[in-house]
Amino acid sequence: MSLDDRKLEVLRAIVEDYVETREPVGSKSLVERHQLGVSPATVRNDMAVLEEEGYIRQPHTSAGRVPTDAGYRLFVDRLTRIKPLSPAERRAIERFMIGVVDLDDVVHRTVRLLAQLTRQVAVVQYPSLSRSAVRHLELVPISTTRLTLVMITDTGRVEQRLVEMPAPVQPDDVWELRRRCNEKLAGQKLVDAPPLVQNLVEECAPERRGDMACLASVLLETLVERSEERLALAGTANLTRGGVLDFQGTLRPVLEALEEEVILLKLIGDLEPSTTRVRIGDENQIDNLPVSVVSSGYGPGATIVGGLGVLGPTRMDYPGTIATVRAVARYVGDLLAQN
Amino acid sequence: MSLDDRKLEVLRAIVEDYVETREPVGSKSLVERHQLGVSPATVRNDMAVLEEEGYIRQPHTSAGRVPTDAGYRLFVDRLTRIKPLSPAERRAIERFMIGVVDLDDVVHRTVRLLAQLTRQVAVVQYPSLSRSAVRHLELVPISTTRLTLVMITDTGRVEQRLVEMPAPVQPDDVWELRRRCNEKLAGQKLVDAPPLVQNLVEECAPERRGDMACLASVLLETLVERSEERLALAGTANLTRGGVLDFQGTLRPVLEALEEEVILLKLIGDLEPSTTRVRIGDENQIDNLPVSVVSSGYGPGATIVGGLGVLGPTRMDYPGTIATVRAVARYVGDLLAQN
DNA sequence: ACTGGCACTCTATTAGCGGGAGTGCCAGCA
DNA sequence: TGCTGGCACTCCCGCTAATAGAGTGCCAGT
Repeated sequence: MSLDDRKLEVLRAIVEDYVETREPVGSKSLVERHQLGVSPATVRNDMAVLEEEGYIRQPHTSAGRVPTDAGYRLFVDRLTRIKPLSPAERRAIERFMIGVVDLDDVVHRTVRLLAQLTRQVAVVQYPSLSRSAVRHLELVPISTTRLTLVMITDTGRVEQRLVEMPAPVQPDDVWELRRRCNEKLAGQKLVDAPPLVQNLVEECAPERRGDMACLASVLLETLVERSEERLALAGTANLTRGGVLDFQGTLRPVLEALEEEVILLKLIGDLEPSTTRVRIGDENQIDNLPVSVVSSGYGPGATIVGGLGVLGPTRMDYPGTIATVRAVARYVGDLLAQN
Repeated sequence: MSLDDRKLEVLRAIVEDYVETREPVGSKSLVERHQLGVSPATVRNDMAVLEEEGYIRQPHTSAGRVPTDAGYRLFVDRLTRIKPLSPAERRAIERFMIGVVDLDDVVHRTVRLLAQLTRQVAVVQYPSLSRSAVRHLELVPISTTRLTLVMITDTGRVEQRLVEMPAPVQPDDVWELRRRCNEKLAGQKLVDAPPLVQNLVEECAPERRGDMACLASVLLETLVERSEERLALAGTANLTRGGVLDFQGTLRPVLEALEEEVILLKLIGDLEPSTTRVRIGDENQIDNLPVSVVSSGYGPGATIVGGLGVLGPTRMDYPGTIATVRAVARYVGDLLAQN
């Protein structure tokens, strides 16, 4: 048996009420709060069907109904009316971003903004190196055998690494290394860079080959290894909203998960082209925590250079959160494009 | 009436037991668990005095005693037996730090290490710019009117800023600016730099004065404004240890405080020369939260370039925490000195 | 100065007992 | 066929009362 329109309407009403009140919702209060045009008894029948189909459940007999993960999923997929941002929220975004000074600042402000608007935990991935391009490489001698390699990308990000040379190098040599690297790599996407670095070593004069190889290995690390690691986090205090109600005994593991960058990246990551994605409960594949993640890619124009998102209880205001995440992602993208 | 030795011993026993059991401690269990050599009744008399003096209190009549902030203070000041690190902890520190790649890495590892060892919330301040020295300045042209200013310090830290020039500049000009800046500032402490930057503008040829003034203003910002801002945080999940027992309803404000860098800096900051400092409860001057902070400065040799510390419930294992914080601070200092 | 004894206080736990919300089912009605 | 009102049933929640237990303060005795 498929679900007719009214049953879907009932599901929507249940989700909305439950999100608002945090309490299992019964048939009577449902018909009172929504114009369903039918009696509680009828709603009860619909509920029985919805329960059978796995969209809602009862915490115990003779309690109201609560949406299941599947219920939220259906709600998000088919029942969400797009909720436009309030003017106040729009203004908040604008105001939050005036006077940004650098990339770090953008990321930090964004994550706070997200946390504040959604009243949830917010995560922002730093613009990923691998999708951006090298703007400039700099080599700074520290001692005769040590250099600092500084890489600046077109997203304004700066990475530095220490390079230990096998033998002392002269300033002129450093100069030459620097020139060659820039010549070869400046303007290149980071994803495309590794083979070029390889070339760099091969094309090098034999007497400099050792130095260059050494530099190249660090360069490769810089390009790839830590490329997607960095994250900013804010709003953990929001986890305690609603007292112990959400996250019964699970606050602990949630906080732990939030400290694991790897896990966070998995949550925010895997971005499809510029859509906002919602993962509900189990879909997140971490420890069956009752959390949902709303995430989106962002970047200048159509390219995606990083992800951002929001994490909260499965019982969250999906329409509002989705709208906010999407708006912020777009805004940050524009900001990066301007820069 | 002053406190004789046995009363102090009783206080120590109370603190130790309470820290361990998290429950108000009574006279009977005290004499059972410690070799005080007197009867419960005697201990009760001592307790009455300690309570009068404000070192302990009763949550309610006919409950055991709990240390007050003053009690912890006395305990820390006079009763703490220095607890050497266990070999296991020592090894943990060593192991945690092998293979560090850069400053970011050091800070992140340190903060995790601290959180793990103390099972508390850990905070590490990035090496402060103002006490370190300029190693190198780099100017990278982005467009004809835009430069990226990159500053590398001797603690390995890199700061970058965008500089908007009033008029287009030629590569040669950039070159010259760069040369002058490095000549003047390389090797200088950041605290000493601002007046030198001033000189730089004054000594400049008139036709370049505008450019240099513009650069100088950004440079000054970089040197001063955000100099002590950055922090790393770890172990927030540890706040939930002991369930709702510590931090009754106060988990929320604690989490909020942890997100305010300003507050954290106040907690960790104000460092005296290389001692480990303990601030208990109210002494922290934030909202009367029942938290204590154990903090220490760190840096290469005797200089302090940053602070680190640990935050936990006032009921914490002070001797252990103090020892750990001190050891980690020293270790990080050595690491920076090597670099 | 310390100790054992004792009465007292207060908390935390348990059990018992409606009240209430909500359900499922059924018979009746359009 | 689909909706409705009625009704008995179930189970949670909150309230009260009773009890056990831990710990204290005080006092008289050594």
